[in-house]
Amino acid sequence: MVQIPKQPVPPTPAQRPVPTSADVARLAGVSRATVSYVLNNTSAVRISEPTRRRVHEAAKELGYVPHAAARSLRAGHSRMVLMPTPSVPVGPLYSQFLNELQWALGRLDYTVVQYGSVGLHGDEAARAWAELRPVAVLVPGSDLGPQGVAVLKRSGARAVVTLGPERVEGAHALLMDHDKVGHSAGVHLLARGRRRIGVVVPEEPGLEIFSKSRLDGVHRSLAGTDATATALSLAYEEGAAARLAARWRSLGLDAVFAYNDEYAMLLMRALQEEGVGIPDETAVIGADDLMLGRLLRPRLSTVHIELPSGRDLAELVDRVVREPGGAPESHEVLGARVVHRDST
Amino acid sequence: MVQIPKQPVPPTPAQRPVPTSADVARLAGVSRATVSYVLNNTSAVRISEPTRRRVHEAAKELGYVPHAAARSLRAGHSRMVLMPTPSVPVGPLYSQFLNELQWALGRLDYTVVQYGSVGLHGDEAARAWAELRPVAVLVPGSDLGPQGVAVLKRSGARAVVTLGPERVEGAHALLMDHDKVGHSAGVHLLARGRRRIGVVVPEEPGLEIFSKSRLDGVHRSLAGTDATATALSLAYEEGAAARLAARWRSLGLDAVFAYNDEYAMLLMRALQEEGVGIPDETAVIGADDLMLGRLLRPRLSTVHIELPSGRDLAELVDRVVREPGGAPESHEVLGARVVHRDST
DNA sequence: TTGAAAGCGTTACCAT
DNA sequence: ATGGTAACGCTTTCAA
Repeated sequence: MVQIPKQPVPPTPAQRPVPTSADVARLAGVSRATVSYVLNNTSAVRISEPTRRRVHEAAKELGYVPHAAARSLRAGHSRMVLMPTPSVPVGPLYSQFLNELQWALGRLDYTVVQYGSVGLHGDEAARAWAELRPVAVLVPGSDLGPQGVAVLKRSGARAVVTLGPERVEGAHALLMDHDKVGHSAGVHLLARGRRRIGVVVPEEPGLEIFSKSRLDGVHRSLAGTDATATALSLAYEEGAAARLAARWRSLGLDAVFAYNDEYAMLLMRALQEEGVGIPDETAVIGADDLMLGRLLRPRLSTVHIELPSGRDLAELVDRVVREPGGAPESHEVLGARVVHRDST
Repeated sequence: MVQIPKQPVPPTPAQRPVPTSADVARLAGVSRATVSYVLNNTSAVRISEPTRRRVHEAAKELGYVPHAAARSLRAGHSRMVLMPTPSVPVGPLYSQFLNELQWALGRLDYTVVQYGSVGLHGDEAARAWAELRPVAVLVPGSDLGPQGVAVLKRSGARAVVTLGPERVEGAHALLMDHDKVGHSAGVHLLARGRRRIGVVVPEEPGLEIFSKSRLDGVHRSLAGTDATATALSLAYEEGAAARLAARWRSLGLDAVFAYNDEYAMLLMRALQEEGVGIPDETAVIGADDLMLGRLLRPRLSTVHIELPSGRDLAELVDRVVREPGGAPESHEVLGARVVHRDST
């Protein structure tokens, strides 16, 4: 005979509700306040040792973990530093910078959160970030306007720092203008006697912010000379490079700044396949100073890029958070210098 | 005469308190409930059009942004998917996978948050994650034990998914065992008639998880044959590669699996410099199937790695969140196949 | 159609 | 030394 239980077993094993500090208090036989005192080691109040132990044991037994949202709601502030995930896959340089930054902010007792804002743009994204009430926001790229900054500040962000090509009204700025990269490359190529300079512009979406500036930098370095710069659209793909190389001689260029070392490697290989002499016939220079450039033959000249140390940025953030009154600062933090090897 | 204001001006421009829904209600001349109804488009209640407009205008004027923590505190749950930031700088493959995943979860209306847990390890880190009360946690690597899983689940996480080499009790697992990568390489080299196989093991910290498995995979592929595998410790640096190459012939190897394409490029260049013939004298195979392998000469054989699509993982997460009862699933999701080019 | 009030988990103030 | 209580900002049920 089939037994029908009076209280049918719930389909899922009735996942217990998440334990709260009240549960801990109940189990330890004390008040919620005492629990809070004990678990936060509040020095203003002295709790007897036996009580402390009972509380700790109860907490452990229940697997109690405090609720961050409730805590910061009560506290009126948090130590969350929000960093929107950059939409573009970034290279090893920038990754390392971000890692260092996270580490440094962690040392200063901030919690770093990378927020993946998919599909949101500009001020809409800023609103989404503001909902989290971060104490500071670090925005890579150029996807934040003055409106967005205002929204963030009004919702309690004490530091808003942009990492990008240009200042944004109201925000602190770490200016990383890639113009300098192109400029360095252009100056170098000029000094090597080159006059007809190609500039690779990646077709991959998302890279425009960088490629545009790098191209502009080359143009700037050529101003007042008889040299010319020619933009060369190129997809990161062997076939595209081969096609570009095939019409290379018809372009009449004697040098090329290849956006970065990876595109340089791609193009250089295609040019060599085509029999174009490097550096005699065409000089090639990359950027980012990746390991691979040293391993190519001829060794690849490149523009070495210096990013600020993560520690410095962390200190800036911390300072601004503690002293939010000051006027927004702008720092030029991108250094570029040519590493001359054999390809130019 | 100097006027002393009765109410001295505060030093900092008195950053106004963050506007709350109560402020909006006051300005619009309605109750907080009405504000909530209007701003959330609650369909159960009908609010007159003029009121709606007043509320919207008030909200806009104040720059009101709802407080996510307060909201989810009240709601008792959030749609936050937490992903601890991998401690190791990951390559382009994994980055793309993560991007895709973020996008797909975003489509399903989850908020993806990458949490930088610096210095925290194991169950301690799990506690920190649990404080955020995420609805799901995706943990890359192998830094989570059964205890940690239990903590997360007890604090409300409905899905805990590990992305790593082995299962963890209680959690769903996307098994990505790099053993297969080494195995594929070993099988390939064997088939090419090689018997004395070197295996590069990067000295860089954090890569052990992968390098160990890849080495094990080679060993496994060689079991029952007369071939041998020799681990070769190597730092990602030209000098180290040169030193290894200098003693290459004394090692008596006829093939090398170089951990990945980048180490392969480094070593291959050093070997070529030393006059070691590739592939005749020594076959070289990398892994990850990066673009650079195609551009090397000889073209680099490699192990192409297939990761799961971000969409698939997102769907798994969503399914588990909605139906948390089920037993933890394990999926082998790492595919490895050799791409044979000219270096082997 | 709108408003009052309770409650989410915490902590700080004020009594006891 | 310990406990009651209010308040953080928001949503939702119930009542008017």
